[in-house]
Amino acid sequence: MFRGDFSISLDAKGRMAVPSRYRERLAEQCSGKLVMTISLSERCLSVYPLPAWQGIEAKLENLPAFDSKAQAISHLLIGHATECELDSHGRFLIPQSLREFAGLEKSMKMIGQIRKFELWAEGVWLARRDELLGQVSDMLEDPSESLRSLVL
Amino acid sequence: MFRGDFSISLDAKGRMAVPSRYRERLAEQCSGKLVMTISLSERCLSVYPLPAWQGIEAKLENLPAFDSKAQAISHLLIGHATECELDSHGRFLIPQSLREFAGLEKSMKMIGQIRKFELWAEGVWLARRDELLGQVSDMLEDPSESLRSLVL
DNA sequence: TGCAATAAGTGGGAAAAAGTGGTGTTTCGT
DNA sequence: ACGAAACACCACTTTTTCCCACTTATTGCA
Repeated sequence: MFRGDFSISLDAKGRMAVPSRYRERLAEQCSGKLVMTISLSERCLSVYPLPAWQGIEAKLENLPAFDSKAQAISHLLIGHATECELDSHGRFLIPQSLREFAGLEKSMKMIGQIRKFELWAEGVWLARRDELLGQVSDMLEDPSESLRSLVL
Repeated sequence: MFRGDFSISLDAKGRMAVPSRYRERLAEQCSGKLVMTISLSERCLSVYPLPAWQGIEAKLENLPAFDSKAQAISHLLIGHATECELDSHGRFLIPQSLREFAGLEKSMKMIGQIRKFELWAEGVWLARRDELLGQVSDMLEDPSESLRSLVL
């Protein structure tokens, strides 16, 4: 569903425009309703079409109640999940608290990840990408079992 | 039902306004009647729509009478449970003793947790959130059984 | 290759809604 | 009977939302 990276800008009111290639699909799939929450491992936001999010939420609710780590995950994800709707120009508003969490300013990156997409402050993304590239080149020297089957 | 985080302010009289997106739903679901009590694991308050709370109360009453730990939980929850009602502007009053318990001052956070929402002093929440994020990122390296099924 | 037409993206203003604060009255407990 | 807290009401301020207009980018065609 979502692929690739896009340079997106945030306007003074905290709105961003979804790239036009996704608008039609989002309209069909979820009437333009999205859910945005924090990422647990990175300083970025994850955005899901509403139905996809509902699936995740259902799983989170069924995590064992006495597994405190599982509960921490559920608490953080649900506690930051905000529903947003595209406006008539295909834009939506990113709530202030989430903007602050990810350090979002005018120039951002949208990174497609199939079921969801991520929103990063541009500088944060570029730095993180270089870090990942570094890790990966080490790893290719000595690939794990599951990687050996990967033909690129 | 409840999701996401909201910055809420407490006025001089200890009142807070429920975010407008929840007002209509609360009016239908419980005629604006809520029950607020302490959280057992955190320094925050838990707020339930009245019918949801009644379900919990029923379960608490059926806990075995000679299980002293179960009785302690029931004693604490029921002993702090306070019914409140939204006023004409969608606000309600947080009783002083509960405000003190959670250390609530002017700036607070409301954190949605599906069936209930939580009220935190803003600083307490931000600190706690960072703590949880730290715990979680360690855990993602080596996920427990129940977490493996979770694809985010 | 350049021009025109259309679509996408951006910014801003005004109306409406939400949020905040205060005053005076009532209720409750002591 | 008194004081403190709670409640209902009213008025003002801020924020949000909706809509319009302009600029920039893309596409199609000559």
